[in-house]
Amino acid sequence: MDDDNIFKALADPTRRLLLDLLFQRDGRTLKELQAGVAMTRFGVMKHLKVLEDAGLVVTRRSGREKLHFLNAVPIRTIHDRWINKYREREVSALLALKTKLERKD
Amino acid sequence: MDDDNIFKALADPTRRLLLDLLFQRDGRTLKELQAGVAMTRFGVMKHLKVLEDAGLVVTRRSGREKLHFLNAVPIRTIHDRWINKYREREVSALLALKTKLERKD
DNA sequence: TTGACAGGTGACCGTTTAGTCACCTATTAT
DNA sequence: ATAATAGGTGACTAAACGGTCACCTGTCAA
Repeated sequence: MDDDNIFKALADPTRRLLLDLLFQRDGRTLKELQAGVAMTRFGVMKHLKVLEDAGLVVTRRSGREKLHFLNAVPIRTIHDRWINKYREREVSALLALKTKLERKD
Repeated sequence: MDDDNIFKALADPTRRLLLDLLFQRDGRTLKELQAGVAMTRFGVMKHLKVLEDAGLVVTRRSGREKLHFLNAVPIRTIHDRWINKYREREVSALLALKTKLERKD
Protein backbone atom coordinates (compact mmCIF):
# COMPACT_ATOMS: atom_id res chain seq x y z
CA MET A 1 0.00 0.00 0.00
CA ASP A 2 1.22 3.47 -0.86
CA ASP A 3 -0.28 5.18 2.17
CA ASP A 4 2.02 3.22 4.41
CA ASN A 5 4.77 5.84 4.57
CA ILE A 6 2.24 8.48 5.45
CA PHE A 7 0.67 6.49 8.28
CA LYS A 8 4.09 5.53 9.59
CA ALA A 9 5.25 9.14 9.44
CA LEU A 10 2.23 10.27 11.42
CA ALA A 11 2.75 7.59 14.06
CA ASP A 12 5.45 9.46 15.97
CA PRO A 13 4.50 12.33 18.32
CA THR A 14 7.68 14.30 17.58
CA ARG A 15 6.90 14.21 13.88
CA ARG A 16 3.34 15.36 14.49
CA LEU A 17 4.77 18.19 16.58
CA LEU A 18 7.07 19.16 13.71
CA LEU A 19 4.09 19.24 11.37
CA ASP A 20 2.28 21.43 13.87
CA LEU A 21 5.21 23.82 14.03
CA LEU A 22 5.27 24.04 10.24
CA PHE A 23 1.52 24.48 10.29
CA GLN A 24 1.97 27.57 12.46
CA ARG A 25 4.69 28.97 10.26
CA ASP A 26 6.21 27.57 7.11
CA GLY A 27 9.68 27.86 5.62
CA ARG A 28 11.66 27.22 8.78
CA THR A 29 15.22 26.00 8.93
CA LEU A 30 16.38 22.90 10.72
CA LYS A 31 17.88 25.00 13.51
CA GLU A 32 14.63 26.83 14.00
CA LEU A 33 12.62 23.61 14.18
CA GLN A 34 15.09 22.04 16.55
CA ALA A 35 14.53 24.85 19.04
CA GLY A 36 10.93 23.77 19.55
CA VAL A 37 11.56 20.08 20.02
CA ALA A 38 14.01 19.25 22.86
CA MET A 39 16.20 16.91 20.86
CA THR A 40 19.54 17.11 19.12
CA ARG A 41 19.81 18.37 15.57
CA PHE A 42 20.38 14.83 14.37
CA GLY A 43 17.19 13.45 15.77
CA VAL A 44 15.18 16.26 14.24
CA MET A 45 16.95 15.70 10.92
CA LYS A 46 15.95 12.05 10.90
CA HIS A 47 12.34 12.89 11.61
CA LEU A 48 12.30 15.52 8.89
CA LYS A 49 13.67 12.96 6.46
CA VAL A 50 10.83 10.58 7.28
CA LEU A 51 8.33 13.39 6.78
CA GLU A 52 9.98 14.37 3.52
CA ASP A 53 9.98 10.79 2.21
CA ALA A 54 6.29 10.59 2.99
CA GLY A 55 5.74 13.81 1.04
CA LEU A 56 4.41 15.63 4.07
CA VAL A 57 7.26 18.12 4.07
CA VAL A 58 8.85 19.73 1.07
CA THR A 59 12.14 21.63 1.13
CA ARG A 60 14.10 24.31 -0.69
CA ARG A 61 17.76 25.17 -0.31
CA SER A 62 18.63 28.79 0.18
CA GLY A 63 22.35 29.31 0.55
CA ARG A 64 23.53 27.29 3.49
CA GLU A 65 20.01 27.00 4.86
CA LYS A 66 17.33 24.47 4.07
CA LEU A 67 13.79 25.71 4.31
CA HIS A 68 10.98 23.33 5.23
CA PHE A 69 7.43 23.65 4.02
CA LEU A 70 4.32 21.75 4.96
CA ASN A 71 2.54 19.79 2.25
CA ALA A 72 -0.95 18.76 3.27
CA VAL A 73 -1.76 16.81 0.12
CA PRO A 74 -0.82 13.37 1.53
CA ILE A 75 -3.00 14.02 4.54
CA ARG A 76 -5.82 14.75 2.18
CA THR A 77 -5.04 11.51 0.38
CA ILE A 78 -5.40 9.33 3.45
CA HIS A 79 -8.44 11.30 4.44
CA ASP A 80 -10.16 10.65 1.14
CA ARG A 81 -9.02 7.08 0.66
CA TRP A 82 -9.28 5.94 4.23
CA ILE A 83 -10.52 8.10 7.05
CA ASN A 84 -13.63 9.28 5.30
CA LYS A 85 -14.78 5.73 4.63
CA TYR A 86 -14.92 4.98 8.33
CA ARG A 87 -16.48 8.31 9.18
CA GLU A 88 -19.26 7.63 6.72
CA ARG A 89 -19.88 4.30 8.32
CA GLU A 90 -20.18 6.01 11.66
CA VAL A 91 -22.69 8.45 10.26
CA SER A 92 -24.80 5.62 8.86
CA ALA A 93 -24.58 3.81 12.19
CA LEU A 94 -25.91 6.91 13.90
CA LEU A 95 -28.68 7.16 11.35
CA ALA A 96 -29.61 3.54 11.95
CA LEU A 97 -29.73 4.21 15.67
CA LYS A 98 -31.86 7.27 15.10
CA THR A 99 -34.27 5.29 12.95
CA LYS A 100 -34.39 2.54 15.50
CA LEU A 101 -35.17 4.98 18.29
CA GLU A 102 -37.80 6.67 16.23
CA ARG A 103 -39.50 3.38 15.51
CA LYS A 104 -39.97 2.92 19.25
CA ASP A 105 -42.48 5.78 19.40
CA MET B 1 -1.10 13.21 23.55
CA ASP B 2 -4.04 10.86 23.69
CA ASP B 3 -4.28 10.27 19.96
CA ASP B 4 -0.95 8.54 20.05
CA ASN B 5 -2.31 5.01 20.46
CA ILE B 6 -4.65 5.56 17.57
CA PHE B 7 -1.96 6.81 15.21
CA LYS B 8 0.35 3.99 16.28
CA ALA B 9 -2.40 1.43 15.78
CA LEU B 10 -3.05 2.73 12.28
CA ALA B 11 0.63 2.65 11.38
CA ASP B 12 0.74 -1.07 10.64
CA PRO B 13 -0.61 -2.40 7.32
CA THR B 14 -1.84 -5.67 8.86
CA ARG B 15 -3.87 -3.74 11.40
CA ARG B 16 -5.37 -1.55 8.69
CA LEU B 17 -6.25 -4.73 6.81
CA LEU B 18 -7.97 -6.09 9.91
CA LEU B 19 -9.97 -2.89 10.20
CA ASP B 20 -10.92 -3.24 6.55
CA LEU B 21 -12.08 -6.81 7.13
CA LEU B 22 -14.20 -5.67 10.05
CA PHE B 23 -15.46 -2.81 7.95
CA GLN B 24 -16.76 -5.31 5.40
CA ARG B 25 -18.37 -7.44 8.06
CA ASP B 26 -18.47 -6.98 11.80
CA GLY B 27 -18.63 -9.47 14.64
CA ARG B 28 -16.01 -11.89 13.40
CA THR B 29 -14.05 -14.31 15.53
CA LEU B 30 -10.29 -14.45 15.78
CA LYS B 31 -10.23 -17.58 13.61
CA GLU B 32 -12.26 -15.90 10.93
CA LEU B 33 -10.01 -12.85 10.88
CA GLN B 34 -6.89 -14.95 10.81
CA ALA B 35 -8.04 -16.61 7.60
CA GLY B 36 -7.78 -13.33 5.72
CA VAL B 37 -4.36 -12.32 6.93
CA ALA B 38 -1.60 -14.90 6.24
CA MET B 39 -0.17 -14.95 9.73
CA THR B 40 -0.42 -17.22 12.74
CA ARG B 41 -3.24 -16.86 15.22
CA PHE B 42 -0.84 -15.30 17.70
CA GLY B 43 0.25 -12.51 15.45
CA VAL B 44 -3.34 -11.62 14.66
CA MET B 45 -4.17 -11.72 18.36
CA LYS B 46 -1.45 -9.22 19.14
CA HIS B 47 -2.63 -6.87 16.43
CA LEU B 48 -6.21 -7.12 17.65
CA LYS B 49 -5.01 -6.26 21.14
CA VAL B 50 -3.33 -3.11 19.85
CA LEU B 51 -6.51 -2.15 18.00
CA GLU B 52 -8.58 -2.85 21.08
CA ASP B 53 -6.31 -0.78 23.32
CA ALA B 54 -6.67 2.08 20.88
CA GLY B 55 -10.45 1.72 21.04
CA LEU B 56 -10.69 0.96 17.34
CA VAL B 57 -12.04 -2.52 17.95
CA VAL B 58 -14.51 -3.55 20.59
CA THR B 59 -15.23 -7.14 21.59
CA ARG B 60 -17.89 -9.34 23.11
CA ARG B 61 -17.48 -12.86 24.41
CA SER B 62 -19.97 -15.42 23.25
CA GLY B 63 -19.28 -18.84 24.71
CA ARG B 64 -15.82 -19.86 23.67
CA GLU B 65 -15.79 -17.33 20.87
CA LYS B 66 -14.76 -13.69 20.98
CA LEU B 67 -16.53 -11.44 18.54
CA HIS B 68 -14.79 -8.35 17.18
CA PHE B 69 -16.56 -5.17 16.20
CA LEU B 70 -15.28 -2.06 14.51
CA ASN B 71 -15.51 1.22 16.39
CA ALA B 72 -15.00 4.21 14.14
CA VAL B 73 -15.22 6.84 16.87
CA PRO B 74 -11.44 7.17 17.42
CA ILE B 75 -10.97 7.64 13.69
CA ARG B 76 -13.46 10.41 13.83
CA THR B 77 -11.54 11.87 16.75
CA ILE B 78 -8.27 12.12 14.90
CA HIS B 79 -10.11 13.37 11.88
CA ASP B 80 -11.72 16.21 13.80
CA ARG B 81 -8.75 17.10 15.98
CA TRP B 82 -6.03 16.63 13.43
CA ILE B 83 -6.67 15.71 9.83
CA ASN B 84 -9.30 18.32 9.22
CA LYS B 85 -7.01 21.13 10.36
CA TYR B 86 -4.53 20.32 7.60
CA ARG B 87 -7.22 19.81 5.02
CA GLU B 88 -8.62 23.23 5.76
CA ARG B 89 -5.21 24.74 5.30
CA GLU B 90 -4.99 23.08 1.93
CA VAL B 91 -8.32 24.53 0.94
CA SER B 92 -7.24 28.01 1.97
CA ALA B 93 -3.99 27.57 0.07
CA LEU B 94 -6.00 26.75 -3.02
CA LEU B 95 -8.18 29.78 -2.44
CA ALA B 96 -5.13 31.98 -2.13
CA LEU B 97 -3.79 30.61 -5.38
CA LYS B 98 -7.12 31.22 -7.05
CA THR B 99 -7.18 34.81 -5.83
CA LYS B 100 -3.62 35.33 -6.97
CA LEU B 101 -4.41 34.00 -10.42
CA GLU B 102 -7.50 36.12 -10.68
CA ARG B 103 -5.56 39.25 -9.82
CA LYS B 104 -3.37 38.65 -12.85
CA ASP B 105 -6.24 39.45 -15.21
C1' DT C 1 41.38 33.50 4.12
C1' DT C 2 40.05 31.91 8.12
C1' DG C 3 36.59 31.07 11.35
C1' DA C 4 31.94 30.50 12.48
C1' DC C 5 27.70 28.59 11.00
C1' DA C 6 24.02 25.44 8.72
C1' DG C 7 23.53 21.21 7.31
C1' DG C 8 24.78 16.05 6.15
C1' DT C 9 26.66 11.01 6.85
C1' DG C 10 27.67 6.58 8.94
C1' DA C 11 28.29 4.01 12.87
C1' DC C 12 26.51 2.89 17.05
C1' DC C 13 23.22 1.53 20.94
C1' DG C 14 19.13 0.68 23.74
C1' DT C 15 14.25 0.00 23.21
C1' DT C 16 10.22 -1.29 20.88
C1' DT C 17 7.79 -4.09 17.74
C1' DA C 18 6.21 -8.00 14.70
C1' DG C 19 5.94 -12.56 14.63
C1' DT C 20 6.38 -17.48 16.27
C1' DC C 21 6.11 -21.25 19.53
C1' DA C 22 5.25 -24.38 23.61
C1' DC C 23 2.02 -24.69 26.75
C1' DC C 24 -2.48 -23.59 29.22
C1' DT C 25 -7.76 -22.71 30.08
C1' DA C 26 -12.50 -22.75 28.97
C1' DT C 27 -16.36 -24.27 26.18
C1' DT C 28 -18.81 -27.31 23.27
C1' DA C 29 -20.18 -31.67 20.84
C1' DT C 30 -20.05 -36.68 20.73
C1' DA D 1 -16.07 -38.30 30.15
C1' DT D 2 -13.25 -36.98 26.55
C1' DA D 3 -11.83 -35.07 22.40
C1' DA D 4 -12.01 -31.23 19.50
C1' DT D 5 -12.33 -26.36 19.30
C1' DA D 6 -11.62 -21.22 20.40
C1' DG D 7 -8.94 -18.42 22.72
C1' DG D 8 -4.96 -16.80 26.02
C1' DT D 9 0.01 -16.25 28.18
C1' DG D 10 4.96 -15.75 28.57
C1' DA D 11 9.30 -16.37 26.61
C1' DC D 12 11.95 -15.71 22.75
C1' DT D 13 14.19 -13.78 18.20
C1' DA D 14 15.05 -10.75 14.44
C1' DA D 15 14.25 -6.47 12.59
C1' DA D 16 12.91 -1.66 12.91
C1' DC D 17 13.13 2.60 15.31
C1' DG D 18 14.50 6.70 18.08
C1' DG D 19 18.23 9.05 19.46
C1' DT D 20 23.20 10.44 19.95
C1' DC D 21 27.94 11.27 18.50
C1' DA D 22 32.40 11.97 15.82
C1' DC D 23 33.43 13.72 11.82
C1' DC D 24 32.72 16.01 7.14
C1' DT D 25 31.04 19.58 3.44
C1' DG D 26 29.44 23.83 1.81
C1' DT D 27 28.40 28.86 2.61
C1' DC D 28 28.80 33.26 4.47
C1' DA D 29 31.02 37.24 6.98
C1' DA D 30 35.15 39.60 9.26
